[in-house]
Amino acid sequence: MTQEQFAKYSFLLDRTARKVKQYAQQQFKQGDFDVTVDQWLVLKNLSEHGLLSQTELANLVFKDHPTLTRIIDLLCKKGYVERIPHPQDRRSFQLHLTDSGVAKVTSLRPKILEIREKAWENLNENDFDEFKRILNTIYQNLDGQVMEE
Amino acid sequence: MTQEQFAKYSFLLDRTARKVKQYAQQQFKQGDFDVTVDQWLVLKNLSEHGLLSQTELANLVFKDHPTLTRIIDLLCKKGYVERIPHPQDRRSFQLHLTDSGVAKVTSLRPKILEIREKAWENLNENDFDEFKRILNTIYQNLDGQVMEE
DNA sequence: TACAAATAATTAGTGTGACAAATATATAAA
DNA sequence: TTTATATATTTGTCACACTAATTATTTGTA
Repeated sequence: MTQEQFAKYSFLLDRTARKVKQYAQQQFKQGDFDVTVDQWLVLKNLSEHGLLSQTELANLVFKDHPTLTRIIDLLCKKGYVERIPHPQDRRSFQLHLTDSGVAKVTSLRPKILEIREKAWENLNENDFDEFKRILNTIYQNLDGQVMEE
Repeated sequence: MTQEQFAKYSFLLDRTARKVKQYAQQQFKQGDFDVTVDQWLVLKNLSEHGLLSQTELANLVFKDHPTLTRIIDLLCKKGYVERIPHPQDRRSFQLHLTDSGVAKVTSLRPKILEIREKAWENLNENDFDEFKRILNTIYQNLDGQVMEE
């Protein structure tokens, strides 16, 4: 196989990742979910991990700080999240899901799991494991850090 | 496997695609390539397919028209591409690589192939084929269209 | 204590992505 | 021929990614 054909992975990866996000976003819009795909990722992690600082959350969702700041801004504006001053460290906030945010996560979770399934038609569990392994290997190769599962 | 674990593919896919682009972009910057990763994709396709309209190019690189318009704007500003009025159709342009654009592609191509290889350490040709198959299947599942290749 | 270095979060600037709407031109149908 | 429809490209708006720089605060060290 030539270097040339080999290098196509970056194109296919980018194209598929965009398609996955675009498909989900369309479904989100059609169902009037009132959040974007990335906002959902943040809400989901907040609901699973309780009070987090923005730095802790950034490490969970693998987004950089400026991006996260803006996503949090939008979620606060929508009333799903609150920034609570950290009691010991005045530089920091603790992020808190409001009641409205908790209700949003509860109502969206099953719908989103269903949307995510569509991508795996014609693929099996073994494909999923292989896919995960290859994605994680690529990530590690370019990151130079050890990854948790 | 639970639906929950299964749905993680979207996170891993997005994270890896961003890492791949980020890694390449850093190398581009370090080497003073004077183009972004997406601008390179456009230059590369122009060099391989000669005169194209923006619509033809958009279909090749799987970007939408507004995005492509802006990338072309930047490449024109940098002097690598020209918009030539289409002789028969006054709505349309033929995109043309300038001498400077051709030189850019020639000098960058081998460097970029080398950068792209880094991702595939610890992976073999069979992994590549599996990866391609799964990515394309996911794409098709969400796109509803038939794909070439 | 005082001062330097590290950390948490934000702001600013540029590029890209998706979607909707607008503009100009071409083609097909009445 | 007139009108309707389709096509090529652009513009506008919002969201996200990355970089660099900034502000406020905390921690480490002399």
